[in-house]
Amino acid sequence: MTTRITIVDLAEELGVSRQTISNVLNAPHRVKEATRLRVEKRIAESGYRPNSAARQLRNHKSMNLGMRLPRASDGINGAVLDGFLYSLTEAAQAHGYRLTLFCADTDQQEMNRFEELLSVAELDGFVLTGTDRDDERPAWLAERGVPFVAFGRPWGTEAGSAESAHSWVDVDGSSGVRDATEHFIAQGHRRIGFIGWPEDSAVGDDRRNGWLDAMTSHFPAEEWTALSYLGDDSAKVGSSGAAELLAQGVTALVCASDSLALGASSFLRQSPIPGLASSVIGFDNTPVAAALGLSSVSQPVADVAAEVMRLLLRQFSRTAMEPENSLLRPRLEIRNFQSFNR
Amino acid sequence: MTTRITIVDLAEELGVSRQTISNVLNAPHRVKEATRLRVEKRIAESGYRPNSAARQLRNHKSMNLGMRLPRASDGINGAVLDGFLYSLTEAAQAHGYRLTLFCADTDQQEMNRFEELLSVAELDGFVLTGTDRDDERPAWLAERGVPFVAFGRPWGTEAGSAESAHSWVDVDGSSGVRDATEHFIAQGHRRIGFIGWPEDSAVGDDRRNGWLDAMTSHFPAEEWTALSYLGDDSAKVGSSGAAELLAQGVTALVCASDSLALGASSFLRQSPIPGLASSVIGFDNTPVAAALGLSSVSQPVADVAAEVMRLLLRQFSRTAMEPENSLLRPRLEIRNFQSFNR
DNA sequence: GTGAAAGCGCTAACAC
DNA sequence: GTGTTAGCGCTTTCAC
Repeated sequence: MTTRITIVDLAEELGVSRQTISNVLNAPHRVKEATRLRVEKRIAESGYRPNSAARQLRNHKSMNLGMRLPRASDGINGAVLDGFLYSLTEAAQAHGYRLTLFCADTDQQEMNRFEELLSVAELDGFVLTGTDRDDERPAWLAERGVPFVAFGRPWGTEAGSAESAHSWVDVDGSSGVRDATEHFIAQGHRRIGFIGWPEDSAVGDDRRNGWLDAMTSHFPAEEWTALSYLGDDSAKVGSSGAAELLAQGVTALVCASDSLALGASSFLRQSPIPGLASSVIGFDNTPVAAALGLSSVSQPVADVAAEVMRLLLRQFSRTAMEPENSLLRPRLEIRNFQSFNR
Repeated sequence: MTTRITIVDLAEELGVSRQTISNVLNAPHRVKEATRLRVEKRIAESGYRPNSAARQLRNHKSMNLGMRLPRASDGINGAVLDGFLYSLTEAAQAHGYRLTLFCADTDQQEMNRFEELLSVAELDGFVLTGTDRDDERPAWLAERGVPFVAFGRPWGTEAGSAESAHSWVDVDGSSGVRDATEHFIAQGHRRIGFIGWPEDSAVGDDRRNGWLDAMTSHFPAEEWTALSYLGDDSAKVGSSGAAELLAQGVTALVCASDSLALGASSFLRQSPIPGLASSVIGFDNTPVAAALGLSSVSQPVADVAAEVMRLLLRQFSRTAMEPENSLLRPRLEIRNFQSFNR
């Protein structure tokens, strides 16, 4: 590194005081235009950059956002967070913020890290992911007045109260699954099955509701209520589910994840009925789905990230305003399954 | 946030000077033990944390590392970087460092970001990923004396020179593919095919060499030299490759990636020969491989991350020492393909 | 509109 | 061993 250029160097070179330089940077309107232009020109030429540590010491603003990096999951999912992370980094960068990552094994540990990062590094805000029922993190942050936005709805407590009124952005999984189901209905399918997660999963229930909604509004209940298969998020469960539901006569399958869809389509491909394997729609539009030509419900992660950033900036600028929420609609990505196998 | 505790508060409370507190933190040996213990006790009780901005302003050390987040790739891969990122964050955290992410579309842009992050945020070092031939980044950093470690070997320039002698950590892809090939050889296979990437890819060539090595040392060349199929990194290419090589009588396939392996195994599953689909080994041990019960060569990302961190710390502590490198051996993860389809 | 003074929290250098 | 002095680079008063 060459020697550091400071505001003083510029001031001396230009024969003005250092405050003038500072003003050009932070309150341009207070500076006479001629002076301002002269200073700005010199700043650009010299490649001067204000030092963030000095600024932070003065302002208690670090221009730094924090996010816990979830442990790489076993499942195929996590690809969503991948894309989200990239978009979030990009969005933060576009607004002059940096993104600091950290690890934690539990929510409690995450809160410990919050405290540390707040006092040590003075992070300006946090992004929460993987919110679930009885999540203590929103309240922890809210109590301390720390700006944050969650990617994921507050799912309330077991008791059903939704005391945590904070800013969040989420993707409407229910609507995505409904779209997928109705896509099949439009194609003439009647016996459409659903493979999803056990009932204690908030996200899983939400997705399942999309299937319930669509089916309820098109067909009499007795025709389809049994056509649902729940299990953990694995290709194996997808395969088992496909086998069982196929025996019940389903002609199409909507799945709560690409892992499940992968297993299901893999099973169906071996079945004698032609074209059946293409009657599977997954969720999250992961790289596997793309690789296999599997249709999937795609989360608009870039939009989510941009929205998260917007809500954070909102909290930074004003004081004491209402939390705001966004429920973004996913997009159905229909692929031609045939194209893959030559 | 409650009001910030500073070193001055502690000094007043304890009736010592602020410098003594600082010494306890930074040069404990200079402080009388009784004083030290008293100070340490108070620090722990009060939850005091030294402010990093103030430290940074003084020391020009930010305790912050930078890494470019590669855009989520289309392929199934990128899962490796996922695991690496997590492990790196963890390793950095364990040593009191934070990890700052940033985006860039090109290497040139990445260097621009280096410059910015260096002058604005005074990052202490960088982690480079995705190194390839004619990579300008190592030289850029080295010229400026910025500590960095690359995940990925320097592949030299087209001319073949390897002027960039910097610290790096990499996984021996060649050895991984050799192990995979020899695994098949040990099982009695003779006609073992390889599906990989075009010849202009450094990583791809390396992996292909593993297959070449193993085959060369076991079988006469005329038997197998034709059993190689190269194309871009997609399941489709894997499928096409499997078709073509199967026609040439291969009984097992080693692939340069899980994407290729996915396509290959998917094709083979439809072939009449039973068990053939389980004679495929991929590379990177991505979640898809796990989901499908596909064998794969697994990169020891946690070890890589720990090693990267070690080499960075080494550069931080001493001055002007030799670069150091590590070539880590991947591990062959053999799975029972059958188990998946019930 | 511009300049001077003060201080954010911490630590290297030096005195005691 | 411990305290004092000075200053990292910047910005917010407050004079001028």
